[in-house]
Amino acid sequence: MTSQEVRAQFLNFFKEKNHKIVPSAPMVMKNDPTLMFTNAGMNQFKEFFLGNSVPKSKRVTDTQKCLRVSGKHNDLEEVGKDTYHHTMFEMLGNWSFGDYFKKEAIQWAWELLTEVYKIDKENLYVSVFEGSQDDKLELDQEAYDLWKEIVPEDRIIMGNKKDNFWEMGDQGPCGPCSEIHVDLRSKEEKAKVPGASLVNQDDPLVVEIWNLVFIQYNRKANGSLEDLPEKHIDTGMGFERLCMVLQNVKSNYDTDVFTPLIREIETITGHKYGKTEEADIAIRVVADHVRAVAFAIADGQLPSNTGAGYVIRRILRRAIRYGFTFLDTKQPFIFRLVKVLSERMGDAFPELSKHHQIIENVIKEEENSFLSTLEQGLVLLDSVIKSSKGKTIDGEKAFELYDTFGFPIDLTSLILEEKGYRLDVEGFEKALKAQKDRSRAASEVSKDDWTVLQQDAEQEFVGYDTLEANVKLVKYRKVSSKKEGDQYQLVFNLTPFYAEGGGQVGDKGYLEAPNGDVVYIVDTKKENNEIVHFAENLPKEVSGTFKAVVDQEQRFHTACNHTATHLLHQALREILGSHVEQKGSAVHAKHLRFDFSHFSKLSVEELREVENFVNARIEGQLPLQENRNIPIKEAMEQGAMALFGEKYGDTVRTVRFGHSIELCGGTHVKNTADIWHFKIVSEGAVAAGIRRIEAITSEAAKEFFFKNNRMLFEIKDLLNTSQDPVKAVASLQEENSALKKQVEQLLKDKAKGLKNELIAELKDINGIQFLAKKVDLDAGGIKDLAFAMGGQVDDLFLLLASENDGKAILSCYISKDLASNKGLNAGNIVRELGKHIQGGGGGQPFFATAGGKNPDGIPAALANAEELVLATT
RNA sequence: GGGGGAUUAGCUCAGUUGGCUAGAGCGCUUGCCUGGCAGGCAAGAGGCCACCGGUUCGAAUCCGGUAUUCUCCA
Repeated sequence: MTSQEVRAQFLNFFKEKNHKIVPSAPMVMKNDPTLMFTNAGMNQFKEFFLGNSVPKSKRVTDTQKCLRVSGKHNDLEEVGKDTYHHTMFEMLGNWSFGDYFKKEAIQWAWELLTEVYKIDKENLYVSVFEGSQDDKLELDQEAYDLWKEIVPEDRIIMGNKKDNFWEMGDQGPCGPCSEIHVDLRSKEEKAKVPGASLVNQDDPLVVEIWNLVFIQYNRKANGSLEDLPEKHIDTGMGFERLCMVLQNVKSNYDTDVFTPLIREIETITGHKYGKTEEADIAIRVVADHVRAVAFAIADGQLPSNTGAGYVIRRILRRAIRYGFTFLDTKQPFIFRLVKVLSERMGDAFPELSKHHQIIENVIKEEENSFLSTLEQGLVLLDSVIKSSKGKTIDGEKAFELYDTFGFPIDLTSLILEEKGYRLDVEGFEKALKAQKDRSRAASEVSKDDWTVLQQDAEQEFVGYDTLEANVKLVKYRKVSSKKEGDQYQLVFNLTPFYAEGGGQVGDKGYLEAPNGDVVYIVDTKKENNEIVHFAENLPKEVSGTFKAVVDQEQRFHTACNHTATHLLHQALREILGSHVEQKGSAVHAKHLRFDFSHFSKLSVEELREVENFVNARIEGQLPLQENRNIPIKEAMEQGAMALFGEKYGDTVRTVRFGHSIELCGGTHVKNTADIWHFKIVSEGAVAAGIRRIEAITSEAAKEFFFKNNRMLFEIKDLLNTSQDPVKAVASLQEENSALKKQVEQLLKDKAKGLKNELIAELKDINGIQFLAKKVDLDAGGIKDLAFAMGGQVDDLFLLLASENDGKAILSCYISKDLASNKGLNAGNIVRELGKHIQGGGGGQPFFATAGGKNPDGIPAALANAEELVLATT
């Protein structure tokens, strides 16, 4: 059975049980600040479990792309070492939102596995939650009894809280679960050791394939549990593992999900899979990671140095590192796997084949840059080794290499080992922990429980039509972080505040209580489909009706920028071509940023054309035409642009200005004329094949033009010309450099004259060519002069003084031979003579300078110099 | 969001405790030599040492800030 068939049969099975098939949500989370990536099938349904929204269908089934790089069983550094862990994987699931519960979940799971997939019942084990004293929970008798009807009791295993109690996080919905495990070992081994004893023991051939979660509790902030009003089913079956079972192989990597990738890696690197342990691990790492990274990029997440982008970068770099070390790839090669990947999975996940060119470019670029980081690191490591005293390399040094220069610690340790050195691992771990603690402390957030004032199933957003509304507080909680201090999160029954989303910033504003008290709303964000308002403090009286008022100015400027973003998107597609796709946007009140796919730098003419295109539509006074509730299919037929990596519902909102139609939830101007003007302020690259435009509109554009204009007038004023200031500046620059050369020449001539003059004045004191004199030069000129004379006269002793801005300078030059023969030291001499001018100084034995604030002391210093020379001879 | 680095000639980079008249290699220009494969020799041009401020007699070097960039952590 091919993997495609496995996937299709799963979905079909549940479709026949009245489940609605829904598409996979994007792997990269956009609207949940608590999570960077989709890490389980249930993520996209979280709002239903929390009761924030009501699902359209109570039974749903899907396959979900997931990414896990941390957690108890998913340490990134472990992936590849065994044959069954992955960063990215697909999770097949069926769901009940307050509909069927344990009975159906258990029966259907069994039916699918044994009758559709025809897995031998003899190989299956199931587990049941044994209860937990901590939580005062008993054995999950209900599940046990249900299983007992299907499987012999010796195949039902008791599981502890760690394995059989599932939680979403520290807080929130949770419940006991039943896992289904399959024993893939040979007959002989089964006879030796019973399978039941190997369940959950990390045996690669006795593995969990399906987890049925019975969500029935809510965990509160203080750790206690309460019953949920509605009970839910959440199941997840690892797709890759299921394929392994059904394709009768011993490793996920031997299924047709991975073999095409592995064959391609073999072809490119010349290393055969299955020859050596080291190369095998490396091949698995590369095969797994390229999948994760490619899907993430397809979902719009580029590698970067912060947040989710950094996780992607780390995954990709780990693959590069393994290739570099164990597959001898010193050139980019991972990008070459994208083709195979998109051929294999493009049908199930069309975003992959659609974006394969960009994915290739980005990966290649990232490979190149990391390979040069590695090269640089090798040089640095070499110098660390050379400068180390013993045979142990300091952990802090290694950490510096890692932290500052990005050189991987495992490479450091490997190279050291080869060269017979030892790495101080403890020192490294200590430094790493210190850095982690620092980061964690800086971003620590603690959340109280919600205080619920009234029940309200779904809150309404009224902000498209009004900026003011009378609202009631539904619930609130305190949130503390180091950076923001104490803040309060408020949820209303309805709100005019737009929550951050679709690239647009959240609204600011205030809340007015009946007694006139005002609470400022500093930001608005969406969490699990709930609009959360952030306030610095809590209203004194939380019940009653508040007047919620959005900051009109910020909203207006943001709307101008958002509408301009749509027009810009349209302009780029018209002018550059339809390969242009939005890769990200940030709409603020003061400016907008738009990232899009394009292969080359925009020329000045293209930028001008884009600006003109947008401004023509602003001048065209196009009215906003919105449709708040239109079936997505219909919207697409009208040509609305949807963004990849966004999750859309069945019905969507479309925003139209002229020929620009986009699926968008943001706030817009009523008419493009409101924008006044659109001005691009910068254009540049953010990644291979991705460009970024930053632009301004309305007030910001006015301000921009005003400032520039004023500056131009000031420049004209200064230049005393009303004509072409560019020409004037150019000719000034030309003149300036000519004058500079002239001055330089004159100074040289003057110095030459002065030099000859001074040479004539030299006095022979016991073979020393001596001169102490005040000259009219600055410190640099004196230096030049002294060295010029030194080049011409041997046994020279010069003390030159000058006066500048009321300050005195003394410089002493002594020919090198003279200085060493007679033990003279210019530094000491100027320090001594500096006393006359109330100053100090120093330098080298043959040339030194001192400065002081008393020019009147110069004659005394000059006289003193002669005495000094007489004394030393 | 929190750290750590980097920024010096067209490019790749040296530059020690503040003082070496700011350097090397490659590239460039010019001349000479040369049956060569990165030709050889010689001469030369090319620097606001990222920017702004401070400390100091003196700052590429020390301190603070800004910008750009790399990197690690969350």
